[in-house]
Amino acid sequence: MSTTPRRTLGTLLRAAYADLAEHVYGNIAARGFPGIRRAHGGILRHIPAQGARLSDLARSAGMTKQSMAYLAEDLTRLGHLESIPDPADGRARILRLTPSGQALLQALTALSAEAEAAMAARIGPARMTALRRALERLAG
Amino acid sequence: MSTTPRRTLGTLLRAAYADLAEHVYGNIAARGFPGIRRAHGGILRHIPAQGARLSDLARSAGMTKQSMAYLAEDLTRLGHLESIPDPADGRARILRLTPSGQALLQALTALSAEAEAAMAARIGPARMTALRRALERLAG
DNA sequence: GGCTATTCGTCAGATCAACTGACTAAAGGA
DNA sequence: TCCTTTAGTCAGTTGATCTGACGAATAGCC
Repeated sequence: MSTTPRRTLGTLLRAAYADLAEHVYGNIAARGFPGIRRAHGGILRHIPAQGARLSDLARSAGMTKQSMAYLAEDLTRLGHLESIPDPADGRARILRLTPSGQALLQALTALSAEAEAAMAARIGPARMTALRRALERLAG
Repeated sequence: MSTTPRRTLGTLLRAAYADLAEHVYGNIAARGFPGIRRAHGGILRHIPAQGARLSDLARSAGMTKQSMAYLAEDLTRLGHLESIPDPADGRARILRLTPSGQALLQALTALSAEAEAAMAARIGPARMTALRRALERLAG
């Protein structure tokens, strides 16, 4: 017996991610940031302190300018991003986190850390460390 | 220095999954199964040999009947699924893999194993085993 | 047997997160 | 100056989900 169903690695990774994301995005509204969806979180982490241009953000997040504009528009409307004209380039706007956006990013990071801690509690810290190490090695 | 950027676990999991899925679904057409997208793969694994009803598949895959119907329709059109009326319940249809669907499932499993092997080669078999163990423990 | 509640699958429509293609305006290089 | 590239926008499409409403069949109860 025990030909453990041998779930594919993809299935396992997906499930773990879904679990984590559920914790983060299922609780972010309750922490004072309504309207934040999964796709928003990813882009916030790509915005450096000095701000960045839409095209650069799109490139660094691996998506099209149009997709980035669509997400950035939400965050701007919610007050977490502001865009100022680039003094050095009349075509470009610089996108930058507002104080509210910084607080949001902090809240997301905290929720993520919580979720990670909950996982560590379930599987034990040693396995958690091994998990993180392996994933970091994979990501290069 | 070296306050390693501390990517969130979510980011790491997502990246690993994307990598894997890219290998599987980026190559499945070349193996003779055109038109297969990510969402299709997931549902194939939920179909038992004797077949199952749409509602049961939806439940086991954690999605609505409507979403399952949408995906199942694609697979039926491509010849990988067939639906026969349930003799025991006039409302229901039984969905079942065709031989082509079984071959598709096999091809997906093979690609997944390949991708996993490629990852193991990158990070070493010990880390790979640790990764799998941790994820399996998480999935329960 | 007959009523009622539940379940099965479908229809219609909405949302979100991406995409491609076509475009204007500005910048930069020869 | 002219040509090419780049920044961002507009319009439209696709994929994968969702909700709500529905007709038909089944199942439970009296």
